[in-house]
Amino acid sequence: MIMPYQASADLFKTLAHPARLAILSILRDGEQCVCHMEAMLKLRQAYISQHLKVLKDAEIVSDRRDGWNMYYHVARPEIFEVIDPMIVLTGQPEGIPHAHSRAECPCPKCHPEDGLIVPGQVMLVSE
Amino acid sequence: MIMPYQASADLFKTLAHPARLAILSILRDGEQCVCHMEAMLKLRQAYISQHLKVLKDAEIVSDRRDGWNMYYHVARPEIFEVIDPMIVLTGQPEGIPHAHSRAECPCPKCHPEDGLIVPGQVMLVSE
DNA sequence: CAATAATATTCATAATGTCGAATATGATTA
DNA sequence: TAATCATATTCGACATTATGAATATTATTG
Repeated sequence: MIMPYQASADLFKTLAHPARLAILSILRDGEQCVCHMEAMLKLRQAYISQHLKVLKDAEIVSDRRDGWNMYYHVARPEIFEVIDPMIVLTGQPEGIPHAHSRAECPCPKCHPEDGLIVPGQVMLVSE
Repeated sequence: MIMPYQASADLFKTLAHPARLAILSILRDGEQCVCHMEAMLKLRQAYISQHLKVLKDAEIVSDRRDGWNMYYHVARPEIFEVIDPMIVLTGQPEGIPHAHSRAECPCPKCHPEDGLIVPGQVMLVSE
């Protein structure tokens, strides 16, 4: 009588952590690398990786390697049909501030070739 | 950066148990007493009470006493806007069987005055 | 008020989740 | 191939949750 709800309960458990909800919020608009999340959330890299593993094991996100960076994206966008009503229910502001500016984020996606030299950045050098 | 999601994460945690999802499913169509849930879910009474307390502390359900029975109902029906998409996402059958028949349920709501004598039943005795 | 019915609470233990620190891995560059 | 960068994994202490058993509580009946 309870068993049919096990899968839902498990997935709810996956969502039951503020860091994981914040990560999913970042991935909502498309894939991002881990260093981007690190800059936006101001959390340690290893900590973010741990939560990404939980999300990946639950098959909510997938990853893709590109050189040094791992890019994560939402594999089941339907998850937002669960998350969004919850955010409404708990009365949080629609646009949760990400406290993010390109200047703070060292990831290549945020620093294409704008002349800013950042560790790890791939640059096009004209002689 | 993570804090704004604390409330949502907490409420997800409340939903992250199959027994609590099963209880909410029973309460979906209106209030029910604890003994009714006991009969439907085939779980120990004390166990159900513990989960009801979690739901009550989260203000998802409320209770009302009527004589010997405590009747619980959903205080925030919006919670189903969170639960339903999750059940769709995890691919469970729409109508989850409750394995319930009036014969099995001793609660007064299931045994109005149909002549069946059940412990605890309130009866109208004509002389 | 004693007995009883329905429900709640407390307690103990096992299981699980959190999170920091340290370390490991894989791709890339020099 | 050694150094480096981005990321992942492992380990351990600690906190929280799950769950059964026992007991307490509250309303009702006689």
